[in-house]
Amino acid sequence: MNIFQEIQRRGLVNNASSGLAELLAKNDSVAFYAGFDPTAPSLHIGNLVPLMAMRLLQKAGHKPYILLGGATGLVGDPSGKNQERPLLSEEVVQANLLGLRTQLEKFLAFEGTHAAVIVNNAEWFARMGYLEFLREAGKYMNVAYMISKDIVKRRLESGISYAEFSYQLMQAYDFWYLYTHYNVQIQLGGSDQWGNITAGIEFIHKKCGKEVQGFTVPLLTRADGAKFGKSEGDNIWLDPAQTSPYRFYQYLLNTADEDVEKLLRVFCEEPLEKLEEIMHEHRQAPHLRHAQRYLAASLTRFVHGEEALQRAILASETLFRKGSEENLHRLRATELAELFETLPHATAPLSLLDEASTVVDLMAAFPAFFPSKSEVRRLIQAGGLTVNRRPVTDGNLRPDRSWLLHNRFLLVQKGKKQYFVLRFE
RNA sequence: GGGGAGAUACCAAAGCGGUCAAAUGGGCUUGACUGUAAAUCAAGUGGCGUAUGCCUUCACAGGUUCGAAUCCUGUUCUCCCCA
Repeated sequence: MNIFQEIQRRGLVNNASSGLAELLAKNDSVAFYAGFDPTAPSLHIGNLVPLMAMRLLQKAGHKPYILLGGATGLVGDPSGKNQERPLLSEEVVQANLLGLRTQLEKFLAFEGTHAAVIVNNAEWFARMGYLEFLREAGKYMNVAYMISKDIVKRRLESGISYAEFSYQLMQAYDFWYLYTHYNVQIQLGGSDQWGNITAGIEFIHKKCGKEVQGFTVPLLTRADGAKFGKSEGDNIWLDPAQTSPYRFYQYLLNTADEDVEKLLRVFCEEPLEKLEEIMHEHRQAPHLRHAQRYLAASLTRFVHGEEALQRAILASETLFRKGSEENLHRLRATELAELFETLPHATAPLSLLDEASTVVDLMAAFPAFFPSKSEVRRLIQAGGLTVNRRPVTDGNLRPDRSWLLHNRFLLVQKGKKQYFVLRFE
């Protein structure tokens, strides 16, 4: 099986230019690239999809370039947006750039014969004047062609600024720049990048008369219709400060049976036969979630490391498998401290506990977890509030220090899956 | 430039003087069932020490009225048709 078939069979190819398979088949080492715009301080789990494709290509001997959009990030890509986006300030872009760079460095090999290289398109755009851009880039693109792109067409009614309209030309120029300076012959990106990628192919064809290739990875969706990687409207970030490794692990562990095979193929680099075995075992006893556990462990380890994974597993086991009230009281102080670090938590003075006249008041003192007293009361009425594993049935109960585990901790549970640890001191 | 329609809670969408904290659907939260699933069913979904109670909400600012999401005036924004 060649590399193109491999990435195809893993479900990593959504759209590909016609000469891609041949280019990869006939060359031992081709340089390729994907761009990442610094629109957020962290990558999210969805960004991992093109990165997985890049890893596979690199392992097969091809050379990856990562393009950071220090310049394009200042303009804003209209792809996949139905509204003009607000301009990001240079400071924000700079800060984001730094965050992305450190994250990206974890995911590809930067040493060896096919070492990955990071470039920033600010390098060439910053020193280029407007006239030069018009003459060197603008002259080779036809407006009719640019307007006919889906992304642009869709936006013509609702409005698209000249800046965002120009984005595809900038990206096309990037591709050309990497092609002429580093012999980069393939561009890949998310499925919304197809228009920009083909613009680059067209551009290079016109300017150099050469043929280059491109492909897109699919946008992963879930069986329930939601975008993969979104939870309650928020992205699952790779930055542990924004999405804790525990939450990251839990998100993947909760993957629906219908989706898990697809995700295994995308995110786990084991041979496909091995993944087939995992699925086979999973189907024998789906309730054990063998496949989900494998996926969650593999990806959490990949992104956050072995230690963070073990913490996430330990917390998950403690809470969901051995989560009886007795077991909770058997936990040692160090184990509780560990849970505190792993789960969403808050610290408050003991006086808060002493002065709270009801459970409702105490909970409402933590607005990050409980936005209002009404909400707490509602939750209690529905039987959904649990403190230290014991359901709270009366919201007017007065809490006291005897509730604390190891004189410090309170494990609060909202529904079945949402845990918070409160620490009093 | 001319004519018309509209702006209601997270979204869609009823309501057109009191019975409106505002129908209905989706979403979301919780419960039951379960595999920390799916499907299904049930409850909840502005705030408040829980109340035939009070407070803040129906684009914004004023006004009429005992009483306004509903009527009037102005402002802002959106959509449609004609030129």
